[in-house]
Amino acid sequence: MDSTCVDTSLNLNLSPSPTHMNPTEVVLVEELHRLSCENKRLTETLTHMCVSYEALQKHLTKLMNTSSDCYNHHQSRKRKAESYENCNDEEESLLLIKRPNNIVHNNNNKVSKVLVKTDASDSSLYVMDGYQWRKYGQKVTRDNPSPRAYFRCSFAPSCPVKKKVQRSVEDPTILVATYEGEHNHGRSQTEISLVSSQSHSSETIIPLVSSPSSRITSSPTTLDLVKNSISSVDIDHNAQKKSSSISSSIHKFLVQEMATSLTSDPNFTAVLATAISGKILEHTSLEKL
DNA sequence: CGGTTTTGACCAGCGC
DNA sequence: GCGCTGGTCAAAACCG
Repeated sequence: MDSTCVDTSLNLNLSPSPTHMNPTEVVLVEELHRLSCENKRLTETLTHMCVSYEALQKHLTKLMNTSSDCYNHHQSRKRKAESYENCNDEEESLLLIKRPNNIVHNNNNKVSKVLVKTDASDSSLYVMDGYQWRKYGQKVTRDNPSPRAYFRCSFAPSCPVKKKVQRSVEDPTILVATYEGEHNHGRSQTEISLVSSQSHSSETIIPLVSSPSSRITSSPTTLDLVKNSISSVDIDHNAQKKSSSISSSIHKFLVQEMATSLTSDPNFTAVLATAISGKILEHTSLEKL
């Protein structure tokens, strides 16, 4: 969002001629002045929110750069990468607080991690992230009693993206999903519509949700339903895409928040109604001429 | 019947 | 070289 992109001016064309006004018109003009001032105040508030948004965006970019540097340091060899996954839960916990959506990216190797809060009774290893996945293996690893599931993206046969899902050692209700590679396709229309139609989740720690415990088979297989609009970011894209995708989602979120706060304001609603009715009356009178 | 899941077997990397 | 481990394969089972 450009900080100056929203023009909230209602352009009420306040040009009364005071000498020819009756008391009713005077009241209306005063009301218009009041609404105009209100409009100005709202514009300033919006500008302030845009500035705050940009500051937050810069802070986010800075944090992402710091974390990716740290991760790259551990990626020299395959096994070492694996040991990093399993031995840095403390660091993961920190990232869980620091990063939006608990997504941990390795920009160079296109590896990202997502932590998903599940119900204690839910023993499935399915993570809903907006893509279709086909499970191709499951293993019990040495340092974690819960099995690790291996998935491939099944939306496109040529898609190289893989996903590993395993429960956290410390908190079995948390699923750790590790994504490798980059999708060479978009989401299906169904998925897009599902994702975009979801409302904000009340989940405070983990924004994503796991699938129901019951097995999900047949087409669409694990059709993933993302519950949180911020979580609809494409977690498997490269650094630039990730950054812009997250920014885009935050953008949408902020716009939605602004819209909500503005429309919930009775004054704003009154201003809007007045402006619209004024325009309609103006249009009607022009048609009569 | 087509697609997915399950699961044991196999392969390759790594440390000793 | 050998054993351990994680990752992948593939046949059978399962499901709508």
